[in-house]
Amino acid sequence: MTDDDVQRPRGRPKTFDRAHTLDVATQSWWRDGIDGISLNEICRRAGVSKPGVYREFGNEDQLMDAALTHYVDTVLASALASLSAGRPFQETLDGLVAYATHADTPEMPAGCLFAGMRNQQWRLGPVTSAHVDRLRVDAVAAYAAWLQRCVDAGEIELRASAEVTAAFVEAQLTMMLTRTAAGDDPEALRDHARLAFAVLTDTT
Amino acid sequence: MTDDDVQRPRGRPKTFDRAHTLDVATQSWWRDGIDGISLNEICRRAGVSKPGVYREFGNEDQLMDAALTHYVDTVLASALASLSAGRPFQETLDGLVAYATHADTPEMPAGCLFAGMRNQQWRLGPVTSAHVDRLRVDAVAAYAAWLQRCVDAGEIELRASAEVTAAFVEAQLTMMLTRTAAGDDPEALRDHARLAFAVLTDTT
DNA sequence: GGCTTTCCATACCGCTCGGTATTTATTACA
DNA sequence: TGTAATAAATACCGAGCGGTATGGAAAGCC
Repeated sequence: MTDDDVQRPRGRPKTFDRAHTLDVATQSWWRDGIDGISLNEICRRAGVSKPGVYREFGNEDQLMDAALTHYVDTVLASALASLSAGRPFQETLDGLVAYATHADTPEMPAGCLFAGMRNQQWRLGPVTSAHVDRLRVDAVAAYAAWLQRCVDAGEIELRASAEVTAAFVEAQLTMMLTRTAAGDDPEALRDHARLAFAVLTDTT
Repeated sequence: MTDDDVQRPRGRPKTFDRAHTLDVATQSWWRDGIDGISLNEICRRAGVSKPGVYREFGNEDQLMDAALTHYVDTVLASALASLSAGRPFQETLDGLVAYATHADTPEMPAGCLFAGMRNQQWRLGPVTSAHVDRLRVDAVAAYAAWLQRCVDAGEIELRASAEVTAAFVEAQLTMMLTRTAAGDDPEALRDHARLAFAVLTDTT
């Protein structure tokens, strides 16, 4: 039973490469920033026509939302999954810092698409903006749960509530991602991380 | 001896209000962000014609540079001057945090024009971009000198060099200014500041 | 071969952008 | 009363934007 057995729909078969277009959009917005790449430029890079994109995704807002979903599925989810892997606190934290300061490579741009959207949220359409809000809430909740688990395990002590500390961690990591994307020296940013997170690792 | 005594130049007397235009430009870019306000919109708000602005300032880059200079003269210089006022460390730090989290008022927008330019430096023209570079170097040097004076006075201990710590302080304050401008809760940001700067105030 | 259905891309829409050519208004000087 | 000089605003330029109207291409069905 091959694909040829399925009954083909009535009209002209579609040739639009949705996956490739989504990949180009995600990479472009990730690497060059939300405000650095127009929809026209994405069409040019993906080698597709603009009406094709509108037929497939609806409008720019919905394409951006789809790109964010794609980014979460392929990149962010695994980074956040490390929070519930149950590894030692310092090891998990080091992993987060390493991710937040990773250098630019052809396959993996520096920075983070989600952080970039968060920094320019007022530019986003309503669909993507709501998506970003949801993701941020989820991320902070995941940080808070992780911190609380480490407290319960006696690994760390907190000087503020888990919620406030989680928001602090999120702010620090977002800042590092933003600066990494802007071209700052990753090693210097790791120095900053050491200072910022000393408040978590140093017991009084 | 009044102004009427000075010999007037040959042609039509100028009526362009440079000070007012500069003020409108500074406030607009400060409040609405570098990428939120076009030169066209500034002309509209200031009630001046576009060729008038070009005659007076040259181009958008030079107008932005003039606006940054205006901002430094009227706002930033006094904030940085507190670093060399010789007051107690904690008092000076609290002042910096208070400035970095000040609420939005009609006279004083939240955030900081300089921080906004720093976050979008790739959008700036060459003149303004170079200006931003100079200001950042100066600011970090001022922070480093302040920290070193406090170390010498026995007020604080550092876990990294004065230069690294100064860059860390600058990064934290810039992040707070950015978030304040984005509408984050100032009280929550002050909580973050307490955590971030604990590394300075808590002796081991 | 028509006919419908679906997808395709070219070419266009109205708008805003940074920047400027052009014409008119206002002055000093001869 | 010209004439040169300076500054004013209107109206325009080319380019890029997000978004779409339109007509043709490729399929199944009769």
